[in-house]
Amino acid sequence: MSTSVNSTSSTRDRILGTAEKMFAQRGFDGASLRQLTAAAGVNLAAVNYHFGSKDKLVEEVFRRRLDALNANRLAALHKLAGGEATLEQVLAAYIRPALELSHDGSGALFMRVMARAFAEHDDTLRRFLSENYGHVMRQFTSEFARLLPHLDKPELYWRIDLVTGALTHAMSGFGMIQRKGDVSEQAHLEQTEQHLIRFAAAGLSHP
Amino acid sequence: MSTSVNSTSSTRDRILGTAEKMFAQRGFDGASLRQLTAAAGVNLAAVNYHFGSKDKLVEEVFRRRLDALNANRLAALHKLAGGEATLEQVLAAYIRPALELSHDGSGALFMRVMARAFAEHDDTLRRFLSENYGHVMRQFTSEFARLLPHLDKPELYWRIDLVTGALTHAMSGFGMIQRKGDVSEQAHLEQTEQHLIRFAAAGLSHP
DNA sequence: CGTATGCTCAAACGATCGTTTGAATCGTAC
DNA sequence: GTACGATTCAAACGATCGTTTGAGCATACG
Repeated sequence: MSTSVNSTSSTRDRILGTAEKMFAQRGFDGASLRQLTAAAGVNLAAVNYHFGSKDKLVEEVFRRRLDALNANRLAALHKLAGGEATLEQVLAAYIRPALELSHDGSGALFMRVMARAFAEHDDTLRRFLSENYGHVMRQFTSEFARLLPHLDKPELYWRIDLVTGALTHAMSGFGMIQRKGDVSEQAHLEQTEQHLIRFAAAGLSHP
Repeated sequence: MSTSVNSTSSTRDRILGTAEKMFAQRGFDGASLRQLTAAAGVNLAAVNYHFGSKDKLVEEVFRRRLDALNANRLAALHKLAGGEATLEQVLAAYIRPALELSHDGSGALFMRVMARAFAEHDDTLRRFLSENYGHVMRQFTSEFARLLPHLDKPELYWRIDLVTGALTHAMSGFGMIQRKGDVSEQAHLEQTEQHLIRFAAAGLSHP
């Protein structure tokens, strides 16, 4: 069922999976280690044994997903013809990996966790994200600057910030992204991708 | 100074003002009633005496700001020439009151509180917002539908959702909206308004 | 067989939480 | 001045939090 966790996986992995789910549902403070370990079917002390503290567990939840997500984004960006990629292609390189992640159930929960982290404005977490994944955002930003030469720096940052807000909001949302019964997973994924890319392109490049 | 609260105001008002500030900084769970009442200079029991519970206090923090904000939005919408307003005008009616609110210090903190509430996906709070202020969003949505007849319903909702995310993100953000030293308050307000309106208009109406 | 190592467990630690209580204090009308 | 409702106060309540402890169990290696 949906609330249980595969009992064949390791204690460490069961904690990580359950933590992602409960952080998405109740927030970092709202999800207690007692609820979390009970739902995961492990002992309370196992969190501090395997991760050191609750804060380190939060970091590890992020690291596990973001390592893969940002690697996929960079790979997609570098696969584009250098210096000749279109705005839509660069946006696809940024958006597609996140959509694929939010496509399966557990990944979608992670996008909620990300949205929470954005809203919390927690300095420790922001520094962690900036230090570990800031270079990805920097590469995409320089691509946007190349593709939108009519925008000065403040204007470009403004628009990127607004687009980031829209995407975060959308991918953490309830049902907007959910697929109707009569389209295939693959078709729905591509429809959603086109929605987001066209919206982002319009917001970034309007005169 | 910035952390104190006007000691001439009533106990009830000092609690409300301090609650808004601390909810924005540390979240609803993160801000304890002991920290809150200490910062407000009132007794711990005063919260339960004046508001009944912490949850009721949260509701009151929202109600105080949203009553005024949504009344201003509706007033601005109804002031427009019925059936002939442009997309930019309708967007201004929606965005301008929020910008004016986030313009003074305490109102800006409230926008952070709103962004937190969005991210938390708390059902109780969502129902409260929908029941008390849903009619405002419905009126704006029908105006958008009139102005964007080439969009079917799902497409329109998609775009409104994305715009909402962008605006919430932007108005709760750190410094993007902060004014530079060499422009007047009024000029900065209008510049920011134009940024947001043009972005939203482009995202809503692109082909 | 003995023992070292990695892991799990129940139990407890001190701290902090939202809420309640009952007495003390204030302001006002009689 | 006195009585009374409204408000403030210090103190305590039970619950829950993250973390730590030390014993117990398993598996692998000599």
